[in-house]
Amino acid sequence: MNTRLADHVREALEQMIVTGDFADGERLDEIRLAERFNVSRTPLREAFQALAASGLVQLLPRRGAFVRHPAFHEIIEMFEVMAELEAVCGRLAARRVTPQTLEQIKATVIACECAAHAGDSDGYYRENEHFHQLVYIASGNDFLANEAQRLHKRLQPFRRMQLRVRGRMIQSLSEHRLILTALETGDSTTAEAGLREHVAVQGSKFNDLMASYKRSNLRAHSQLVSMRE
Amino acid sequence: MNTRLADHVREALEQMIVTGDFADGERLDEIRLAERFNVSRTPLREAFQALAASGLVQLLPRRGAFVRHPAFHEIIEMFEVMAELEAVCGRLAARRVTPQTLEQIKATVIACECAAHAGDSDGYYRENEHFHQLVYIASGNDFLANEAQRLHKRLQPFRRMQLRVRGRMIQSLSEHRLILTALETGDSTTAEAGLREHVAVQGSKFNDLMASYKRSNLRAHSQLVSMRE
DNA sequence: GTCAAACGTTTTGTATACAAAAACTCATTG
DNA sequence: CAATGAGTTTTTGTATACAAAACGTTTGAC
Repeated sequence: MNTRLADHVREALEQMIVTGDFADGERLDEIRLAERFNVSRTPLREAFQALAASGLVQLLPRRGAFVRHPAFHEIIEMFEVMAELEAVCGRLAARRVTPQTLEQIKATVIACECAAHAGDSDGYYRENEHFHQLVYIASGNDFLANEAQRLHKRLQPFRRMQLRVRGRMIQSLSEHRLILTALETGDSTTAEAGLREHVAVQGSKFNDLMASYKRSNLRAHSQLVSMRE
Repeated sequence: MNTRLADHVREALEQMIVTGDFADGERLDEIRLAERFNVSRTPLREAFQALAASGLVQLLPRRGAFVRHPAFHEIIEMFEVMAELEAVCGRLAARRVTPQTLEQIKATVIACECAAHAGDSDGYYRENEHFHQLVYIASGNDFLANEAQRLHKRLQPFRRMQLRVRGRMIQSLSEHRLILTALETGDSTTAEAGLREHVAVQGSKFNDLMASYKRSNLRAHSQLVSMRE
């Protein structure tokens, strides 16, 4: 827990942006937001900078902060990069994973199975997050693990929806098992391909979902938001 | 050219950090730096945040900003990720590169050849940068291109030194030609492997250089700095 | 009616003021 | 002599003040 106002504001704004409280391109009014959060402009501007660094807002000099919802094709591009990053993690992990980490990964797969059986979607989601994070760490490259985690987090709102697609949880689970086996046997090729596909299919599912909502030419996120209920 | 003081300060500090004006772990004194740059603490703190976002300083709450020189093994890890990112760029570029971009890439290879013949190390460096940037763009994935460019920039100070190794320029050049041919013929496998090796060898060269300077157990960057003259 | 220039308003970027947390000093105690 | 703690200093985080840039609006020229 952090005592800095700037961090609280950043988190709150991040949440608001991701959940679609602002339209794409909308300007974030320092003064109004400041009085809304009961803080001065200083921590707000700090939050703006942090959000700009992670790509959620665009900071134009002497103009202000504008929320930047990724366009549909940008999300697809991010999924493509995510697939490649995870593929690399898998390839390296097959060679470098430690017995302890392998045990932990196996535990998350089992936990995923339990959650799937119980129909516990939230539980599955949580264990799935854990599974991927462990694969990043298993790569033995901390820098890579950090980068992967960063992009993973950025794609979170777009990944979340595709898990709700019919049958996706079962399919995802069998992919996890395939990857686990590859890691256990040190089969780097299969681990690489398995993870690339596992993530790429998420991008495809997202693509499919979007395609079925393409009545308007709104940007992807607005569509996502309108889907929430 | 930007009129914001914060940006000038960030650039100046960035330069100072990578050229080794600060020791690893050294605290950046807001007040002293402020009067040194003739600005108030506000733009300085903005600069700190930006530098923290790109990993050059660590920001500890209620403690201050501390410069963070990557340890040797972290640099090796970054080179490993860079190699994989460029490999992906190459694989995608072999399939997606446009005729215009291909022409531009060919032009940089020729310019590199000229510079190498003339013994123009700076010219070679410049055209080499251009070559890689074009490959990123040729991937057809702007997000990937941005990420690659970001890491490329971060590795710049460590890449620069290995180009001075005897014979490296000629070797680098022939690698460029191999990659160019692969892109021209749409050979994604060769383009991928070529770029991975091309970057990995940079990491190895860096590794070699460091190994020969391992008398002390100083962190890598301090060693790099002491090598400058 | 359209364009442009002058004026007033809003908003950003920077400086400064201030409160609270951390660091430091140094005397005191076990 | 080490450890502890009160009191002081330093430093960070936040609020506020202010100058200058961007924006909007009205007025005037064509």
